Amino acid sequence: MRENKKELIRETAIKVIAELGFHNATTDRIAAEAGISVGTIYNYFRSKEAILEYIFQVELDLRRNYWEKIRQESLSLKEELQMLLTMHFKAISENPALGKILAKEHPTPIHDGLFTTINEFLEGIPTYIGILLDEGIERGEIRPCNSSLIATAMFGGVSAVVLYAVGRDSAQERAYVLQHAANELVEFYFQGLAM
Amino acid sequence: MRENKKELIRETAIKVIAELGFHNATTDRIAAEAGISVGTIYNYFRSKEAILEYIFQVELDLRRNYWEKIRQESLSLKEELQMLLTMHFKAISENPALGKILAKEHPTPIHDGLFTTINEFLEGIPTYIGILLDEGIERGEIRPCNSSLIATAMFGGVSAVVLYAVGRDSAQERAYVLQHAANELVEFYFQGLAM
Amino acid sequence: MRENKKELIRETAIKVIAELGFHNATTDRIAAEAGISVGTIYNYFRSKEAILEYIFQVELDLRRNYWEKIRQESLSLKEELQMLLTMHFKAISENPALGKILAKEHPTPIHDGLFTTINEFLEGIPTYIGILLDEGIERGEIRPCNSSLIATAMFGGVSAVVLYAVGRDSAQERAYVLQHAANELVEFYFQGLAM
Amino acid sequence: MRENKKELIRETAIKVIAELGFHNATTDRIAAEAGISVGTIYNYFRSKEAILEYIFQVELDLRRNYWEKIRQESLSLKEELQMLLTMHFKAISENPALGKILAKEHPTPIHDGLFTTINEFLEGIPTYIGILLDEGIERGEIRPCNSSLIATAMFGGVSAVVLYAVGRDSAQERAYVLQHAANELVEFYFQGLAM
DNA sequence: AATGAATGAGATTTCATTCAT
DNA sequence: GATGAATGAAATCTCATTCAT
Repeated sequence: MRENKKELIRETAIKVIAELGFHNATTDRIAAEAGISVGTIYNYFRSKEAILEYIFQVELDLRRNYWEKIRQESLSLKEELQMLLTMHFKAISENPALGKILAKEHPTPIHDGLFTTINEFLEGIPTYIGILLDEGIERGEIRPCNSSLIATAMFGGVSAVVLYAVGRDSAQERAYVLQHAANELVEFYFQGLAM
Repeated sequence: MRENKKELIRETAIKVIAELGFHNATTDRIAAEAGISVGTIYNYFRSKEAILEYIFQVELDLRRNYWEKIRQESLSLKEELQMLLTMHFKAISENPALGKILAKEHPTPIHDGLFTTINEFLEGIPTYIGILLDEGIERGEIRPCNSSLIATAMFGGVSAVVLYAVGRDSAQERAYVLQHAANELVEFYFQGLAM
Repeated sequence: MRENKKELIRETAIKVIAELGFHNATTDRIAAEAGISVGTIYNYFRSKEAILEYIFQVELDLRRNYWEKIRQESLSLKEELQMLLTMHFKAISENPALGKILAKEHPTPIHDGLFTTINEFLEGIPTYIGILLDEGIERGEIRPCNSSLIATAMFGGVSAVVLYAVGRDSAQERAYVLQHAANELVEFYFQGLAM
Repeated sequence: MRENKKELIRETAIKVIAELGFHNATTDRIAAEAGISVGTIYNYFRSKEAILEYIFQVELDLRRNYWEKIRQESLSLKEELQMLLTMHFKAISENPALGKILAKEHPTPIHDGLFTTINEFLEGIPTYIGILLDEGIERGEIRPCNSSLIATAMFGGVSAVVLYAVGRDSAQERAYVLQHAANELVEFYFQGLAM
């Protein structure tokens, strides 16, 4: 029961925030679309910001778990990146609103300790990609490069493609772009890093 | 005189918005840091949003003019991209706050007709890059590819690198990253698109 | 059972209200500290205000009973006042939180019929003291005076001393002040009213 | 102009807070009765609490200035107390609402640094009276006593009398009580402290 | 053209109270 | 009797915008 409500709020917030942006997504609106009252939101979240943080937290955890899983399969760098990207695009494909948020809602924190999970997402993922790249370089799978920079560029490119895809009006086009994007990007990036 | 004030507001707004984010940057704060009064801002801008739009407008114009200039020099695709990127990173290097805004402040519009210039920037530049790519493909300089997608990824990668660079604490590191980023990225992207 | 729960709520509420003030003492907090649920509070009290009223009611009853008892002993005014004060300070000494509430939590009622018991306490006690004073005047034990005014001042003085005492940090100091305060005050007041 | 508005808010807040109590006195209500808008209040005060603090601050300053003035006249303790009380009751007589607030609105602070001025008032005045008493003892004007305790009781007594007076329904009765209270109390207290 | 006090709609958050289980 | 999730009215505070000076 408890988890159902929190989940309901998370899912509704994703829809509303994707549509209106975090700032214009009022708690009243989220509550209304979820069919609950404002007060209920605050039984599950400390603040409006905490909702956004939770949205990122859930996705960050999903990706981290997935990483740990494929990490144990001793794949090549290319295979690893391919799987990560495919997983990511598949998730976005199933929930485009989520993609919009992950790629776009990065509010500037004013007080410290605000939006820490979002920062973990925004910095943690490129850092992880950078580590993979370094390993690939060491194993001779790709040429030496400034791995932080390249990882950052790859992450930013993926986010932009996500926004591009979810911005398509037709669901079909959206799905099509996302389906092919993983391969196209991995090809592009890998050729760019070939020895 | 008129242009001086408007320019003063634009430059101050860049500083304040970069520091606090668009939403937390109040008109009072911008006025205070510019040494003028709120009322004066509204003599030059219709609204707070119009300031952000103007910031993007100025940068969009600068880049469009630059494009038209190098367009007439019949350069190779690689040379063109190299020059575009170098110009962009040089501008950010001289005004990191501006870079933060261009890469991060993309508010979701609620009413139509809001933030149109920002959209022009966010969609126009990838579109232009896509056209360059198509030409490069036609001229046999790069392999065939989904030019819209690749252009989007390139643009997103650049934005992410800009954010990465301006996020460095030391001015030296910032400058260093930006100086080398253009070459590193063009190399990465071009090799990725080689025949 | 029924009385045990009500008593538990009363005692816990005294602690919480003394610490946070009536307004900041939430029903959730009281319930949590009592180890029960909010709903249970409402099985024993009509409202949050009713808890505060009940706290005053209990103390008012205790004092009234005590009065009636010593009333039958035909004591001198001085002895009576001495006993009343000693009894009061002893109670506060045993439960300082209670003292803080009796001396400080006098919420302004908005609707009529709210906090009537608190008013009975705040007005009834000075009135009673005034009657005692009038009797003392009649019996020639003290000089004629504006008994209402003096009774009010005495009551206010006692409340202030209670707050002063319970505000001491160390329990020892608290006890010491309260132990001596009764005599010191009665001496002060009585000399002030001597013929 | 600026001071006029702040003064208007202070005076209106005194009326509204006296009537409803600090907690029930909403900023909306204060603004409405002052004929201004809520926003204006916040141009002059950081928070609702700051209004109450300011009310106490103004009165504290008035009294401190008065003290310093009569301090230089080398009066006897009795004369000093008489003048202090007379001044206080005269002020309350002219603005009964103010008296109610000074004697009653002592909210429990939750965060540190809240309501510091109110505490300065509540603790500073008794402390000052205590100093006067110590001097009187030294000069042989009154008998030795626990000066802190007696000062506290005197202050509390005065506050209670103020509340008693402003609680009278008719303005005449209010004025009458306050006019005679100073003398009656000083007589009472002084006789109580005679050698 | 510049000012900045005033505005007030609107946002977030709290919390006493209810009621189905 | 006990529970505690749900409620939603209400409160504080913010800030883009206006307009008389």
